[in-house]
Amino acid sequence: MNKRKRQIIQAARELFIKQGFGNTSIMDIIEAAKISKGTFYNHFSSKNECLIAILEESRDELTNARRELALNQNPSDINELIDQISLIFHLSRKENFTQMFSTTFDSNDQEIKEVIEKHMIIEVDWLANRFIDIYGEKLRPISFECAIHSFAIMVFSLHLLNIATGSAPPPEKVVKVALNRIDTVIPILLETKDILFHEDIVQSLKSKISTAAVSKESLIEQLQGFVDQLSDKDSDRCIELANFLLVELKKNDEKLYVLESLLTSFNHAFNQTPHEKEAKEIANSLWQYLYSKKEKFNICTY
Amino acid sequence: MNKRKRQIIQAARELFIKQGFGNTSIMDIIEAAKISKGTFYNHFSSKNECLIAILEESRDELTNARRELALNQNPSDINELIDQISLIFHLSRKENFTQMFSTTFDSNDQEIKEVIEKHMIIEVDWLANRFIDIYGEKLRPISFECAIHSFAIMVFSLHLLNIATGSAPPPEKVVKVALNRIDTVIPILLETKDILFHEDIVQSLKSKISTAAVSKESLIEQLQGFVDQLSDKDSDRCIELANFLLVELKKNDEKLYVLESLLTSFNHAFNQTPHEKEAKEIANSLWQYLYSKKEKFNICTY
DNA sequence: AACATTTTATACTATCAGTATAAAATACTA
DNA sequence: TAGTATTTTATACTGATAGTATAAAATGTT
Repeated sequence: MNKRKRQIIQAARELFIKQGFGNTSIMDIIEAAKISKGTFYNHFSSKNECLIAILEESRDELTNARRELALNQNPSDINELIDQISLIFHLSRKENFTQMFSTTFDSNDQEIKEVIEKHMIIEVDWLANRFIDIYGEKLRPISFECAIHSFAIMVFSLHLLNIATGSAPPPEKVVKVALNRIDTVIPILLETKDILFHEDIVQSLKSKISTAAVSKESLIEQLQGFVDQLSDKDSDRCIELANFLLVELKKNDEKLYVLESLLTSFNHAFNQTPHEKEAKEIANSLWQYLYSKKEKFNICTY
Repeated sequence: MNKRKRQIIQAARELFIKQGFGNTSIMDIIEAAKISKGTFYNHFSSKNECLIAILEESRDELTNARRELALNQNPSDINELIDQISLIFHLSRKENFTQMFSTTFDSNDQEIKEVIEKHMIIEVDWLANRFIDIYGEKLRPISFECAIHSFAIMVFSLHLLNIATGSAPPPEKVVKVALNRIDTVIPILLETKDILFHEDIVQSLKSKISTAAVSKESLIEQLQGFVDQLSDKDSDRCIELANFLLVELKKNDEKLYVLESLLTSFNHAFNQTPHEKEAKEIANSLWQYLYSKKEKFNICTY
């Protein structure tokens, strides 16, 4: 991530949080970021694109935070799930971006609308997988249904509690209640199959967020290229971690849990360095690779 | 409702549906309505105010349609409730106003945001009362909880089905599933009281939509004034209905069911007349008066 | 017919998104 | 270090739009 770009995103983010997206003009951002108009348009083609970058960043933050929570935890522990879910509401409050996760934010802008829809599907898909972690494979056919119902209850309840009390309530309690509802309903759903989100609908939703599967070869290639460009300027910590990942990955019997454990350190090591963005991309690919082996090795969804 | 104003609202409504609120400029509305800029600002101080007028109108349409469905029906019939609920989704689709009923539509505009929040509370409050119609008084303490959960599931599910299939699914099926979920959960809720929306929270929400109670005296006064201004120009039907309502209302033992039955006719009679708006206001007051006697007389919530 | 109102046509201000460009600053490289 | 490439800056411009102002014309009322 470019230094300038980060500077702009930082300023824009603060302004959006403080005064809202619609009430922030590009000129406001430019002044706050202390850059010229040309520079802004050098990095973003519009205010929308800037917002989308912020949203993507938030999503990455969320994903990383959840993965860290999951480390060395039991994926079927309901309390861990409560904390993981709550993160999105803590984040969206911090960001003042209720719209980011809203059901039906009706942006004027098709572009933004689609990005937000995508984020919502990602969230629901994640939750569906976590439900399978907890309730087991038998839940798979109704996992999306459960995820959508519980997420709906959470978002709505938090929103209405917010309106009622004038301040944002702690999400944990709300999440817990929503999960209790789902817990009550699951036996009946399994029995009656009275659901809306059948296989075909779920596939259709997933297709909108599908990312190409990460092959081991491409991952090694990507990491090799990354390691090669590291120089003496980079810290020993960075170099050591990157090299270790590469060597481990090249083995035929790579240790998945070891790789998983090192991912967070690897991610953090490159913060604030010129390689930050690429490091995060690699971490993401690697995590997706590990995830694709999940069924065999029972690694937690996040 | 003024003729001009109606003309503007009509044009604006069509444009908003066709190309969205944000993509419609005031000049577009002016051209479509074939009026001048001055006239527009003569009736609305901004595009927002125009949107709010349309939203209010939609809400009135919805309320009227639901009341008509309720006439001569058993309030505890679940199928009637399904149809009544579905109306809002049919309407919001027709209007292309998903945001109208969205959870967290984050408008740039505080004004619009509050109107939408108000409409949402009205909807949830209505649904809570209908649940009491169906499940009985024992449900009252958890009626809001049930309403919020089921409405959340409906809105979310419809939205995601819409994304998945690319076209709006019939709401009835979705409504039915959501009501089934609530039906499953109610016994546990009654038993454990594990709810988020307790008395105080519900009161706080209701306070945001509270309308002053309608007294019989003020109602008679309002109706008397209305009748007095009717002239030969108005149809016999109009005059007869208005007078009958007035006479009946003045009795000490006014017949509530008779009044209720006549309300719809009264409402329709003044359509397209200069008195339309006032007639609708009176009908609304009268209905609220009847509703305030509901407990005693068991008139359906709508 | 006289008066009051609403509507129209038109011009104006102000804000904002986005484009264009030349000069200055910075980074890269041989 | 000198020279080249790039990024950034300052500035001016276009075009769209919200909203204001106003005088004349149309319409309604009594």
